[in-house]
Amino acid sequence: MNELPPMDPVAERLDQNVAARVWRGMRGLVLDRYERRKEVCDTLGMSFIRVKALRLVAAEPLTLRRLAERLTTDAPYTTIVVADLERRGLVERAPHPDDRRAKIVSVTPEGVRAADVAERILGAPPPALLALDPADLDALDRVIARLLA
Amino acid sequence: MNELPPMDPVAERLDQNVAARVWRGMRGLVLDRYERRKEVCDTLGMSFIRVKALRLVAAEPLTLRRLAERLTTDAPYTTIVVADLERRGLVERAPHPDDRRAKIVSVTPEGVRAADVAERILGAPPPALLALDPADLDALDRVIARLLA
DNA sequence: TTCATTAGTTGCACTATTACAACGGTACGC
DNA sequence: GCGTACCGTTGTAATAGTGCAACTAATGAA
Repeated sequence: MNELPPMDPVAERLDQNVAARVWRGMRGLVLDRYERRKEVCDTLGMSFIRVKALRLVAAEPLTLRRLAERLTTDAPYTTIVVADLERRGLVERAPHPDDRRAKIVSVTPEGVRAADVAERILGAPPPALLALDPADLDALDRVIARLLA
Repeated sequence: MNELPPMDPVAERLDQNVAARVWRGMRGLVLDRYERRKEVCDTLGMSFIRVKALRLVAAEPLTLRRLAERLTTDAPYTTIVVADLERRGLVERAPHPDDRRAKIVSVTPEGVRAADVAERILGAPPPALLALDPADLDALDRVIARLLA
C-alpha cells in the first residue's frame, strides 16, 4: 500500500487542483449548504459554544482546562459557559479524584438528552447524501474513513 | 441514470447509517480537524463575519440586502460590517444603477488581495487530502460534484 | 520547607453580535 | 398623485464573547 510511482510535476499540480476543488466542495456542503447551527441554538435555547461544550462533555467527561482547549477559548470564559450549563442542569462539576485543584465536568441525564437533540439535528445527513447512488455512497464512506484515519 | 430498483427496508436503513457516518466524517474534517477560522481572523485582523462578507462580495458584487441574506443576519448589522470593511478600504458602496434605493457593495483591489489571503488559508486542502491515493481523490471529486449538483 | 507552577474562579473592560424600532429616500401598483 | 412596500441607515438595548489581572487552593520539584 502507498507504493505509488513518483508523479511528474504536471500530474502533481493537477492533483492539487482536484484536492482543492474537493476541499472547497466539502466546506461548501458543511458550512454553507447544510449549516444547522442556528437551528440547534434555537431549539436548545443556548449559544453554539454551549452546545459545543455540552457535546464535548457528553462524549467524554473533561476537566475544565481540557474543555477550554477543545473550545479554543480560555479558562475564565469556560467557567462561565460551564456555570451556565450547570445552572440549566445539563452538566455537573465533580472534584478530580487525583488532582484536587481540577474539576471534572460531566453530563447529567438531562444533559445527555439535550446532547442527543443536538446530535439529531447536526448529525442528520443532508437529503443530497441520502439520495446518493449506493455505490457512490459506499465510495464516499470508504474515502472519508481513510481521511479520518 | 437513477434507475435504481426499489430498496428493501433493511438495506435502506443501512444506507442511512452509512450516510450518517459519512456526514459525521465530513463535518469532523471541516469543523474540527481542519478548522482555520481563527487563523484567518488573526491574519486579517477582523472577525469572521467580516471575512465571510468580504469573500462573498469578492466573489460577486452584492446589494446590502442580498449580502445580509447570505450572512443570515439583518440589514442593520450588515451596514455595520460593510461600513467597517469600507473603512479598511476593502470594499466600496456604489449606487445601484436601476434602483436608487439600493447600493451595490463590491471589492476594491486591496479587498481582492485580502480575500485571496483568506482563500489561501481556508481553501488549502488538508494534508490528508493531498496524501490521498489519486484514484480515491478522483472518486471523492466525482461524488462531491454530484452532491453539489 | 520553600517556591514556582497549575487549575479554577472572580472581576473588569472592551468589542462583537443580535434584535428591534424608526426614519428618509425610492419604487411601484393603483 | 397616493398608499404601500422596500432599501439602507441610525439608534438603542441586551446578550455574547474576548482578553487580562488577580486570587485561592493545590501540586510538585528543589
